[in-house]
Amino acid sequence: MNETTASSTQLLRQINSDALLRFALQEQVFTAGEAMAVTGLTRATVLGVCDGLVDAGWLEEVDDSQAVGRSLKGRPARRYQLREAAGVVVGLDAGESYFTTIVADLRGRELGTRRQSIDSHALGRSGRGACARELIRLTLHDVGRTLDDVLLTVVGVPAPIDANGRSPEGKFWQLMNSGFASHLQGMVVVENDANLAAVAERAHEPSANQATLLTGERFGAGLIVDGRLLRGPRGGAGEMRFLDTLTAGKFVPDEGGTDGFGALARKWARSRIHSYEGKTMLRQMPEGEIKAEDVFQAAREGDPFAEDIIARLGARLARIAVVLSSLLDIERVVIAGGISRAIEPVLEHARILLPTETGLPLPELIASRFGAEVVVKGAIESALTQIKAEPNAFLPRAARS
Amino acid sequence: MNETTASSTQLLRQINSDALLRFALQEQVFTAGEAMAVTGLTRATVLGVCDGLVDAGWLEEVDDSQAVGRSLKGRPARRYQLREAAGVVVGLDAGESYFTTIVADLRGRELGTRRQSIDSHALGRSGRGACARELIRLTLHDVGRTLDDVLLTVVGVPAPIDANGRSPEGKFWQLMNSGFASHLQGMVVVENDANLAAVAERAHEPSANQATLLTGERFGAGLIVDGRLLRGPRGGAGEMRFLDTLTAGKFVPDEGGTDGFGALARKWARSRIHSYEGKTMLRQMPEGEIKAEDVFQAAREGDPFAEDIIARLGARLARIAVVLSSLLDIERVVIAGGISRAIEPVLEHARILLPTETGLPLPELIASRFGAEVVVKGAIESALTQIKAEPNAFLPRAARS
DNA sequence: GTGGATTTATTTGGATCTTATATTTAGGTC
DNA sequence: GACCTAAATATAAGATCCAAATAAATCCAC
Repeated sequence: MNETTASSTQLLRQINSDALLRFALQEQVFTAGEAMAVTGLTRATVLGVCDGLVDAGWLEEVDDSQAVGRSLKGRPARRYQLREAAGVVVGLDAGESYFTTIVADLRGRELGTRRQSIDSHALGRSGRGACARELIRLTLHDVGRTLDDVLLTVVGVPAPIDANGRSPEGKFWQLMNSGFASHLQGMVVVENDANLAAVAERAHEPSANQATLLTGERFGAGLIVDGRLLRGPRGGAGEMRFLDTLTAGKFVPDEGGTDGFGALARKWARSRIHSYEGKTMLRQMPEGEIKAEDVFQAAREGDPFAEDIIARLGARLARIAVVLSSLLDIERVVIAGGISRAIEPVLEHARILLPTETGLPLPELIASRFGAEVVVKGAIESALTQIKAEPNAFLPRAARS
Repeated sequence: MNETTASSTQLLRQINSDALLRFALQEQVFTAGEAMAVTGLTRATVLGVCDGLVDAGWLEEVDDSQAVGRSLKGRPARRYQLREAAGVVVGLDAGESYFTTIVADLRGRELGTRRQSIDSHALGRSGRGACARELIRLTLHDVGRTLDDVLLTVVGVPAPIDANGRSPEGKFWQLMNSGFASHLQGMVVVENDANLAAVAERAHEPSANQATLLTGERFGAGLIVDGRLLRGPRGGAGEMRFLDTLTAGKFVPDEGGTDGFGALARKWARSRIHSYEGKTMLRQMPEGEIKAEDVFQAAREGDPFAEDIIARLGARLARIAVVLSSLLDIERVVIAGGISRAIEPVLEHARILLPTETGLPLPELIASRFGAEVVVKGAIESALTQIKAEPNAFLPRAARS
């Protein structure tokens, strides 16, 4: 397959080829002249490298019949573009209760997507793996591709992931990180879901220092500092179990530490509605059926009980923001996940609570625009980033016919 | 001086030259054969590159009259070593009340060191700059070098430093970050002192994730995550002002946030000795003269009042350790600076307080072995790291005669 | 000492890749 | 069709590395 170590003589070609391919991954179509400007190489060299990339199946020359808007003097330039059939990337959000896939081309355009509810605990590890394989196969089929077309699959799971794709011990984590590499074809990268959300946010709004909180049912944070994603030797960067520990003023095994805002809103509502003395519309429904959405909805309608819960979430968020801002110089805190659509009132509360008198720069608190698709979009983005980082480590599908 | 962008043809030579130079910076003496094994290049190539490095003034061939312990068969290998006169690096700890310098050779051997008390507030910015220049000149003179021999000077200051070496607004920070680049000769890099301490600790005990707390008078932390130093766009990574904010349960402008353990021990002792009801030997001295060392000393002798302060420091440290461990997957927390010699009792208290029942991995709490010299040692280490990262960006002093 | 044996240095030729400089080519314009 | 222009191609030259052959330096056995 790929030569492990190219001879030193060919290293230069490799470097130039990578650079050109990186450029190609960004542009729609490009001419040798444009590539020359970017890479600093000679025309002859660029064309030579392009030849190689066409041979390898990465690029194709585009017939310039529709040379629209080109400068009309001189010999027309040959134009290249990424070969459509070179391959696709697959993103999979392998959550606890649903899977979401996206198949995208190498320029990041979404070709197809699917979503499916699953029961992880019934399926077990191998069941999750098989289910993932089937859902990906279906999505590929939707868009007329096969598993062989996939250059890289990135899977997001709700578990800490270390640099080798492994998770710490723990039944839930081992279930979530279901050994996808053995079930899926080709190159597979497993990543923490909140980290992928952070990658999606970074792509959408580049900022060197931002935290993305994935905080629906469970709580996870993806930290990007100095433009890089933090991981930690056990994949534990971004855990926030310290929160209750600290605020309690003493070290208690926390309860809410792993709960996301959605879960907290529900739990707080159910457990406090008895002792609450005022009026609240939430009393109209059976206690066991109150959901997070009901709380947010009630708050929007001015229900004081619900508003109190919103305020508590805001206070919690403000504490997190203060810690992140102070300790890591975080500039933006993004709330992501399905809950982001309803989170604005919480953000407003939190913004009020941020301490202004300390002279410190305040972090921006915003809601993600990706909704429930953050993780899978981040998976696509992550796949593309990895391919761009080392294009020649991936073999394009179906070299020249 | 240094060509900005080498022609692409010469890039390969540059890469190989860098790799070889990196190797040379680690070894005492080396033969072409050893370099071949490391770089994977041919003998002819290695010798060619070595020729170039000798010409450039980086290497010198060592006469093998004392070929001790070499394999005794065959033609003796030519042996090279880093040229002693190629240059030195300078580290400067530019603290608030004293300066410390070290001059080291390119292999990190300490050649000379000086230390001087200063009054920063009397000197002002330019006074600090001039003082630094003079102290460095003297230290170089001690070891028979001149300012021209310096390849790189790294300066540690007690202020946040962004990627461009600048500090945020603030009288104290601007005073500390005194514009050293304009006062010193050659290439100068300014860095936060705690960050340099962290670099020193990483060099001493490599660990991908560790925090180094510089906590004598002021408080600062250097965070190393995934092997890299965290900085932040404003250089604010590692600030810990959130501590009191959080523990107070509400957002109050903190008081102790910027105080180190030394300062806290002193302040707490002075402010609480009145209300303390038991016996304590610290009452024997005037309240305004109690120093941190006195508190630590009294605690060692079993004084309950002092022990209580130690315990409070331990609780504080434990909280910090829990946050760092949880949020950044930090494995080791190192207490560095002059105070590290006396800090062990605090560490013992803190270790007891770390929550064991959560199933989380506990961070190791240890005292630095570098004492008051961490920062300046880290400066040297940082300088060498930078030179190793891009050797050819530095011109060796005095090419071949 | 002299002649292997051994290891390294040096030389030589060839291959790859890049650059620089013509020369040709493909379009448009007049 | 002559002319213009910018790009493609062709050619020569330079840089670098590798592989193989040759030369050198040292030890050791005799």
